[in-house]
Amino acid sequence: MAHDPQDRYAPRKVEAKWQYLWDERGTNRFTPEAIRTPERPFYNLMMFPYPSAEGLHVGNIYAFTGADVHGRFHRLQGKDVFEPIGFDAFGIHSENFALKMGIHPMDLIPRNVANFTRQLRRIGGMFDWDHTVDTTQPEYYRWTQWLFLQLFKGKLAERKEAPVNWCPSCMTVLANEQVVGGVCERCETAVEQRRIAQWFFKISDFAPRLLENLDRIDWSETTKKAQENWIGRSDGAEIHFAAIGHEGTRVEVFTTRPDTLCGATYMVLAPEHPLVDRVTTDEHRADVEAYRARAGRMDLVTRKKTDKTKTGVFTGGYCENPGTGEEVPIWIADYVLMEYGTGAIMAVPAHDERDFEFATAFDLPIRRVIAPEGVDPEAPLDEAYTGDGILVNSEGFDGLTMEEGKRVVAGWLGSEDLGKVMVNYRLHDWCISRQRYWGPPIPIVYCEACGPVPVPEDQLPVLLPRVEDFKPDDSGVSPLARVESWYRTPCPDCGAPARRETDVSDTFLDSAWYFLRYPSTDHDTVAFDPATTRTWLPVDTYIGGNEHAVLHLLYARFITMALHDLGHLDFEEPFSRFRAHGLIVREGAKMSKSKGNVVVPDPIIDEYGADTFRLYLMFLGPYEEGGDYRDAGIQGPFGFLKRLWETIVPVESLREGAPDPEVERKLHQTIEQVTRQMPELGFNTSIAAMMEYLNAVRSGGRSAARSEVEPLVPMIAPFCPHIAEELWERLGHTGGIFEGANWPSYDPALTLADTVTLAVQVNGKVRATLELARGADEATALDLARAEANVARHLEGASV
RNA sequence: GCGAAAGUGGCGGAACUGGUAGACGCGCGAGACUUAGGAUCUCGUGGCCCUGUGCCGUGGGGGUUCGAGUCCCCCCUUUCGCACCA
Repeated sequence: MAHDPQDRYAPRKVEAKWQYLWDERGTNRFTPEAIRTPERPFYNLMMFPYPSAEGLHVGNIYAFTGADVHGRFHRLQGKDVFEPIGFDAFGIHSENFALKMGIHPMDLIPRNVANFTRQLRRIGGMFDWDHTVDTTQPEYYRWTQWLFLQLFKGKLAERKEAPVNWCPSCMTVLANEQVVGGVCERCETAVEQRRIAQWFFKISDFAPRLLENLDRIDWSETTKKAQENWIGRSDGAEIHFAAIGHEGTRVEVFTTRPDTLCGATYMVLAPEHPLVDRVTTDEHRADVEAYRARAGRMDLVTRKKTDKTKTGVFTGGYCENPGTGEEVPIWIADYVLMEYGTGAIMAVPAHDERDFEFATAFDLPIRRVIAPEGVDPEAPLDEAYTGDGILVNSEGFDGLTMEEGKRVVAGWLGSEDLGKVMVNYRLHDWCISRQRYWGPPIPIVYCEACGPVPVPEDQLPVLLPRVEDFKPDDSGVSPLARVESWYRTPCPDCGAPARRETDVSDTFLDSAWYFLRYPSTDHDTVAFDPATTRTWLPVDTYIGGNEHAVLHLLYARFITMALHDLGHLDFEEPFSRFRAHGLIVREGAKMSKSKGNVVVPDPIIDEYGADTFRLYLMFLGPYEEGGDYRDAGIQGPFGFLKRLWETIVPVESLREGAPDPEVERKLHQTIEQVTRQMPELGFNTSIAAMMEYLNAVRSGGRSAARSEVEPLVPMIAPFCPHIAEELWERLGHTGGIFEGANWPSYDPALTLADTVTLAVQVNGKVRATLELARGADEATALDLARAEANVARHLEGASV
């Protein structure tokens, strides 16, 4: 192919040119007018990054590129795609790094943000830089504080003292979600138990709706399952056990197995249970106090170790089992947790492994009440029987099946006012207090006379002061508590001297509402403008990592639901569609700094260009499953773009006129396949189809027709926007490929082959193939097949 | 323990409702063009006896079917969530 050798594919040149032009033309930005009046709004959201000092890593780029490809595809189909990006820059991550480097976060974060911005522009994302957020800016966290006040007013925020996870290294309280396998999620230090007064959001009130709504949203199944698990619904009953010798005192237990009521041979209270004092007899008080003290010191983690042998002490007290009328002893043990159910259980050692273990250790009676057909109910058990069976030794309930038993016993308890059907959730309230510096101050003032008083909304933001000594200490309070000039303030209600809340809020609160802010960043008098919000939300597609399946995503749903109930939003689910992308590994191994095997993006973009890098990342494997990054692999996509360029670029040498019929069919098949797969994020297979098509166009060294290659350009554009713009322009189009609906269409009739190939099989083996003209009827086909089969002299089982 | 996903060439991965397994790409082999090339192009590339109209091949074992990577049953392995949650 003769063409100017100077006019080779030069990614750096092409990319610099188009990034400049997009910026110049405002291609990706919505003006304040435009964002009010989109014709076909499409809100394309991706999880905003934490701007680390290291800069963007491949994981970020993979996530953003996939989301960007999705957004650009919809844009080429004529949608008004809003694709914002921002920075989640508050929090322990940033603060710890600032401490390590000895740089104040107020100086460090802007630097990181600038570096991230540069890198994000470089990868060619369709970001609207006029609608960006930085959670550490007062104009953003002002509204985070406003959000707290709305929940406070709605009685969804409360202050209470609670045992919390305390990380002795980060010197702060952690949410349950941030404790992974007993250690701090961030620094992997073992977590301890402490009691501190803190602010909680009542997310557990929303557990039923958070669970039920999952059926109505289009999310990755894995993510929904993770949330379902986390919310943890259990169906059962609450049962009242009257305490012997304490008239009117009853112990309430939650159980999922009311059918085993008559097998409850003892009870166990959590050591912190409020009734422990009352039921404990003088004789046992010393033992009980000693045990409680020990359990109170132990961190929440060790306490939950499954493999730990059971410990506990007898209180001396007894309860009446309402099923049998028998007196059963009350014990305390740390295997019963105060924060789940009622903090008390009826122990059924015959049918619960933990109770069996405890009963065996302390020589408590074990009574079988469920037995499979044909098994002697009195035969001794050597382990808990948790299988199905018939009720036995259960007074009037004998003979019922397990399932009937659950219903009947619960119903009977209800009618006798001894209990009720109950649903329990594992989900705990969300502790949002952090005894740290780098976050939005919680907008509350404590007044001796008025109690906790919310900061009036017109006094927001409560600015985070610049404090040079922002190091956390072991005092259990925030570094802000050392800044008297800041925390001393008059009470907003009575004017008396008062004191600000010195804790800041959890970073997850910042990210629980940022998607509401993006479209409204032009508005500085409201958190989110009602009309704009109605236009753009809920988010059409949200793409992000599954590591946030139960943290961020659940909080964002909760905040949206709460704002809906408080009258601020007219929808209760923020993300109509969520897709989790997969993870990128390198040469089969996880990437980590310590292994020194991280992919550094900048040099790769220098050498091959952002288009090739994007294309390669999307080609690695199914987007929702991730892929294995192999350094040599980038040659494939790079070669493809070079060939694409060389096929098109001397535009004058392209043939005019209709495509070759063979190529035309392949073209329409390719358009069909790619158009079908793109909305489902089938990026790797779409790219493969386009490569296959280009191979067909170039096969035998033939020169391409314009009509053969031109539709390929918009199809490649979501992946490789720069080269696509350049080729589109060279093909004579003005105004940019992303302006207008330039996605190609296909003719289904043209995707079909003229002949159909039939395989003739005899006894499961292919004996012949024959070509049939399209439209030939089945009878003809069968006749032909049988004839072929006969020729092959196999007479049995011939079929098509 | 509970829940979920996945096992296909040397590697990443294709295969829509059951219909010629291995698309696309990497790697590898041969050749061409070159002073040279880790550039470019062409051809080949699951295994086996390499004789064929040949045999075996999608973690293992059964089954349904004219036909199974795909559907059913049992087992094995890996990865990821949750986990003393009553």
